[in-house]
Amino acid sequence: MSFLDKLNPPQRAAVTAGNGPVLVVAGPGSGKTRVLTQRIAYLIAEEGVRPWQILAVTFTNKAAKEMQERVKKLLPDQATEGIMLGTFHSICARILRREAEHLPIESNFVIFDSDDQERIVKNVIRELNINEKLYRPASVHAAISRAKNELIRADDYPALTYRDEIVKRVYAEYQKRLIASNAVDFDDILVYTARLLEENPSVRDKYAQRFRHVLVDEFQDTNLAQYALVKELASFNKNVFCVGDQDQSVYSWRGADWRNIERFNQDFPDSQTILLEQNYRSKQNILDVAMGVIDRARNRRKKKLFSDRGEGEKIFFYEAPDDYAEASFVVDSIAQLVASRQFEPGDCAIMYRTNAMSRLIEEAFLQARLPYRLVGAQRFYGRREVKDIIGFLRLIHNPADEASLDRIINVPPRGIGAKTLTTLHMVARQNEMQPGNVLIDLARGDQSPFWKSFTGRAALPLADFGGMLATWRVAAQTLTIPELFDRVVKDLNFKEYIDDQSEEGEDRWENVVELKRLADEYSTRALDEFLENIALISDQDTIAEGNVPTLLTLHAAKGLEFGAVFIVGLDDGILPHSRSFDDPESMEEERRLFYVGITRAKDKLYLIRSIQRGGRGATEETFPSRYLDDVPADLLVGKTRTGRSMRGAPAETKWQTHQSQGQPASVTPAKYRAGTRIKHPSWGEGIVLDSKIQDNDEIVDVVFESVGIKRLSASLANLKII
DNA sequence: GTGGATGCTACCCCT
DNA sequence: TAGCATCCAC
Repeated sequence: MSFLDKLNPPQRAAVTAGNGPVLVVAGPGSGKTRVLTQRIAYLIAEEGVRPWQILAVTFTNKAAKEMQERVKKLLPDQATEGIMLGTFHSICARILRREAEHLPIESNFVIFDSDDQERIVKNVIRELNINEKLYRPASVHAAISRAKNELIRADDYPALTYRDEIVKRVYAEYQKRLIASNAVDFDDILVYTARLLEENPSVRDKYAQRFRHVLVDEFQDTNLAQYALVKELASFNKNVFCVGDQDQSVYSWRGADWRNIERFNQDFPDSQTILLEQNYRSKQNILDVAMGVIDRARNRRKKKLFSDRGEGEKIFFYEAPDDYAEASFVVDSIAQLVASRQFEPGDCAIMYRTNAMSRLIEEAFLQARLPYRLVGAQRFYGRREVKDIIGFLRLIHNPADEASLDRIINVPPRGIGAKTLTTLHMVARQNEMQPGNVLIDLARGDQSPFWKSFTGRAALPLADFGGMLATWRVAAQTLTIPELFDRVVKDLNFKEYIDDQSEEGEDRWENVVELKRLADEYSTRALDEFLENIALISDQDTIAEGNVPTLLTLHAAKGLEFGAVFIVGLDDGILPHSRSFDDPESMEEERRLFYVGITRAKDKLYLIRSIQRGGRGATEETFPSRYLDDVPADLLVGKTRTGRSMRGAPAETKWQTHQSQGQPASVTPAKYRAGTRIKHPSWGEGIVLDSKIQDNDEIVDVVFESVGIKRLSASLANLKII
């Protein structure tokens, strides 16, 4: 096994660990992906394990694909196909379709996304005559989801308060609706599988015996249902190999519980623990900052992060006057990093706490005419026109789908409003039919027994639409997915509907075309596969190829690494987020999130905040993130804050307001004048052409002998006057 | 009963 | 700042 040579001793110990439970505690950049891949290869090559006897849970589908390829590369002469490899959700969905006979749903079930889930909750709340203002659908839905993650059924939901009682009733009805729609939500995918394994010994034994080895990545981010699942799957062979790091646990709001690591130790008392501490990713300065931040976390064993990659540069801190300046600072800095050949554009990443923060940065990139890529599935799949098309396809696939029916029955507007829709649901319920099938039956016109339930004005469009749905369903028997897609778009005159010749209209149509491109890849596959893959797509799965900077949330950055990392929005209220202020546990998680962001950086790290930020409506003053206080000051360079004690009364800001009638206040005096000879670290000598103060920084135009005229930021460019 | 215009309000992170 | 509830004209 030649590939073992390149491993350090604990890595090798993990890869070659014998049978039995293993817990690998893997700090950031410690090579855990490598360990997982090589362990799979090792099991196949050395232990005689067949690929299909291995189950490996990854954090994204993309990671699964990469792992499959890497194993193949390690074992070019062996069969490596058949490893059960994927996210919890995709693996469970596969199991559920196969075992549907044991479930209250059919094997062609659809997956409801968050929108669908909330829509159903809202329908239920309305129909149960519950006060929507008091019991907001989003909050009730969150309570239901929390219960599901803890494997609590509606029947067992503890009704200690009146509010609980309401949630319980909605939960029960919500679940009925899902089943009636032949649908599962994200939580159901895990819960159904966990329960199936717990309650059905023959199914459990089938899988537990098949999987001689179970491997789980990002174990600190598993929830109780996922833990139960792992436990059941490992119940026969007890060969369970979990990799995780509690310092990187950032999904507790989604039900993840790092205490699963403790549960693991209890449930598998003979487990061995292996620590991977050496960091192969980051320069030591970056790790020192990371430790400064994470060491303040409570209830935590201190870990030493060490690297042999050298000390590296100091960490750059910049405090922008406002969020526009923050965005342009990032773009300018990247332009300079690239121009000075320090980094490729693709080495750079910008990370932020909330998705909304990407907007100004995107605008700055657009203004600079520089390309970028944005990580995030919602950006595309959350678009109305995209969801509508998917809704049609889902309804064709499964006419029982209440969420899709409600979504698209009046798209494009065909005169079916709320009232008619309510009547349709009522008629369906009275006749114990699916609304979709009632609709299809109405296509027969007054032959249909349901015809007279509607006024003439409502019945006609219903019949029309029902007819269309019926023909699509017939067509779907023979057409491929792209063909069906085109047919639906054409029958609906969808282009005319969404493309109103405006810029936004063209954008919308472009999104439909993009979705079609995706559908083209499924020309030989089944519709349910297409729908499932779209439903379970993760943010990281959307990372496009290309040598351009990446914009992503701190959460989405988990597991990734970049040469240069810019973390923006380091203000109190953003990171930590204001919604976490009153909960110590959440505050700890915010800290870990910062830690995750820092440890993504290999060589260069920028910590950035903005003194003013456009809130909802007017701009607001901000204070520095409290976590910045934990960054060792001697590791920072750049525009350091004018004092940490200023949190109460920022004198600088007051001073600025006084000056604000005239020119924007300048804090930095101009240092460079036209004609000054300077030296730049990579471009050599040059002469200053012009210089002006902008956003607390000095912008200098310089003509270099080597590269011609360049515009530089004095605070960044490290110019020397000669 | 539907659909467009207007005014309100909430907006974190993700499968 | 955008989605969505509410109001009013057809």
